Formats: sequence, structure tokens, C-alpha cells
Amino acid sequence: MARTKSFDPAQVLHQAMLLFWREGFRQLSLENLVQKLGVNRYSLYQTFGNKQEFFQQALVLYTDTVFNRLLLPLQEQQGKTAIVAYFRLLQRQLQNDQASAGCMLLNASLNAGQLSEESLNLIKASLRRQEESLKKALQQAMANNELNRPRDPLTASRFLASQVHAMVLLRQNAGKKRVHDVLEFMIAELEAW
Amino acid sequence: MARTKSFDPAQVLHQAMLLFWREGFRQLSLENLVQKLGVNRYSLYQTFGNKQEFFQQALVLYTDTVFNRLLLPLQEQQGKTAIVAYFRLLQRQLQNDQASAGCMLLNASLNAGQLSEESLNLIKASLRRQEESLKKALQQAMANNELNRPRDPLTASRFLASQVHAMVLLRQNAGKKRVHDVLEFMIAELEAW
DNA sequence: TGTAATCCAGAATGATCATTCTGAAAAACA
DNA sequence: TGTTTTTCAGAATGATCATTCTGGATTACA
Repeated sequence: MARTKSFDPAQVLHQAMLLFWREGFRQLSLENLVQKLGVNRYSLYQTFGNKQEFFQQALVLYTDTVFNRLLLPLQEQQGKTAIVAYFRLLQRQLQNDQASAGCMLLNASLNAGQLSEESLNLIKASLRRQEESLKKALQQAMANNELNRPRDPLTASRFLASQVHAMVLLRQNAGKKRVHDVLEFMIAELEAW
Repeated sequence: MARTKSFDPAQVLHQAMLLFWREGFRQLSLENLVQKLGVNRYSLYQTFGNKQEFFQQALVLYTDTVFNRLLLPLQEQQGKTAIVAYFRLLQRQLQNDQASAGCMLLNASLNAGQLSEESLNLIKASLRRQEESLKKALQQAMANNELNRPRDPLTASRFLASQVHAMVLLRQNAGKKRVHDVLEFMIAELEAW
């Protein structure tokens, strides 16, 4: 009866996610998407909806496969160990080439005016989850007497989240080596907490 | 002989700088500039050149009046005192309403693809100057034995510059109070160096 | 092999953008 | 007051964008 799709939607969405991640919603034109994905314009509309909806699906995929995966050490380990493991995993991820595109969530939130309400909500929820995970680990660390001096867990978790954002931002403007050195420095500071 | 301009170019450039700072090069259309500046389209072209050149002049103005002014404590004071004074001045500046637009240089560097080579050079030079100023102050601090343990001045200066960027970025996504608390936390950490 | 559904390429549409043009209004100075 | 230069408002131009349309090509199944 029906002709089959000549492309795999999941694979195309993954490629589109990498493109949206690097170029941003507004900068990446549909013309570019058609060319770089090798998929017909109209097929993209039929499969993924309009550009906003397409971006939203890419954002969800990014959150699931990149952002949340990075948070795993904070859920699998305890206290200060978990926090250091989180930064170590970040260190490894930032050495990937695609990390030079920064964080898709942060990039998107800086261009909030272009996004749908739905996308903004997803971004906010993800960043809050990051902060919450850090706060929980910090509370454990303090309960275990793992810190040299007491710190307010809420403010400290926001501080640490900011540190992560700073490293991701640095990766967008600088080379791998500089990021590696600064992040090692940061981990050393954290070990001395 | 000639009719006089009905606007003050310096004042208009200042307003344009605030707009470019908040909206970014691409997002801010000439249509918007004409409306919000209250100056005729053609007059803008005659006075400031095309959009790229207009943006470049706004960028220079920002660097002179905002970015470099923030670096003054690092040149006027010595060692650790200078660094803390720098963060304290940052704290004050970030409480201004216009600070919710973040840093024009960082915003621009994240959309590097849209900018002229000239603008990119100005941004790079400014960020390097920030790093250099911090490094000099750190070297003084270490020479004066003001730090509890030794740190590599180059990496530490890059770390501190990243801290500043993180606070500016945070200000774009969060309210004044949260920024204030996290920055106070950061200064307390720095005092314990 | 015929048919029916879906795919696809490129053109068409309408919006927005940066830039330039045109022609009339304004104002400084003689 | 008249001349001359610049200002200014809005239209014109040409590019790019998201989205939709059209008409033929493709392919699964009967």
C-alpha cells in the first residue's frame, strides 16, 4: 500500500539535535536542516511538525541523552564522592569535540526570546534538577562531616551549578587543554572543602 | 546653510549600546532600532554606517564604559585586596537592572558567527586583558604570602575569570537576590584562599 | 502487474530583514 | 526672505526565512 520512509526518524532527530545544539534555534535555518540532514523539507514537516516542535524534540533528546546522563554520579554515589565524580565525568565529557558547542540548555536559555513556553519549561526543570541533585549530595557530605567548614547547602549547590556552567561556557571559547587545566584546578579547590 | 542634526549621536550611540547589549546583534533589527531610538533609518546609516559598523561602535563604547571600568580595582589596588575589591565591585554592578542583560562581550562571543573579524578581535583582547589583570594581582598576592597554599597564577587567573563569567551568566537567568547570595559565597571562598 | 498511498524535489507564498532610493520638509545663513 | 544643504518618512529592492503547494516518482501489497 504505502511507500516506506527512506530515513530513520530517530537517527535524523539525533543529527538534528547535534545541529540545533551547535547552531541554536534561530541560526539554524530550515534550508540548512534540509541540506545537512539530507531529508526533504516537506518530509521534515510531516515527521517532526514545524521548526519549534522539531527543536523541542531535539531539546528533549538532549536532556535525556546528554544532560541527565551527566547527573548520574550524583544519584549513584554519596556525599562529597558523588560531587567529585560528577565533576570528573564533566571533565571527560568536555574533552569530546561536540562539547565545543557548550550546553544546549544554557545556549537556549540565553536566547529565551526565540523559544516556546514548552521549551523554556523543560530548560528550567532540568536546571532545577541539577541544582537539587547537588544540594542532596552536599547535605549528605555535611551529615558525614566530610567538609572542613560548614556551608549553606542551598547557596553552595547554586554555586557549584554555576561552576559547571562556567566550565561549559569556557569550553565554548577556549581549547580543550585550557578547560582541562582550569577544571582540574576547580576539582582541587573542591577537594579542599 | 545646512540643517542641524535633530539628535545627539553620542546619546543615540549610548542608547543603541544598551539595546545591542540586551538583544544581541542579530536579534535587534534595524526596524527596532529606528523605532526605539526615534531616529530615521537613513540618518542612522549616514551617522553610524551599516549595522555591523554600528554594532562595533556600540561594542567599543561598552568596553570603555562598562567592562574596563570594572577592571579598575585590579589596577588601583594590590594583591588579594585588589581581587576582592574587583569581586565587590562586580557585586555592586550586578545589582543594576541593566546587568540582567549579562555581559555584552560574552553574549557576543557566543554568537561569534554573526560578527565581524574586528568585533571578534576586540572581544578577545578585552577578555585577555581581564585575565592578565587577575594574573598580576595573583602574583602580587603570592609574593606577599597572602595565600594559604600556593597556586599556579596562570590557571588560577583563568579560574577566577571563569568565576566572574559564571556570575554574569547567572544574573541573566536568575534574580538579583540569588546572584547576591552566590557571589557572597564565592567571595567568602576567595577570602579563605 | 496494477493500484493506492506516501515520498520527494523544487517552485510558490508571504513575512521579515538590511540596505538604498526618492522626494518633500526643515533650518541655517546670506 | 531665498538659497542650499541636510534631514527625514516611507516606499522600493533584493535577500533570506518558515511554511505550504504541486505534480511526478517510488514502493508495498493485492
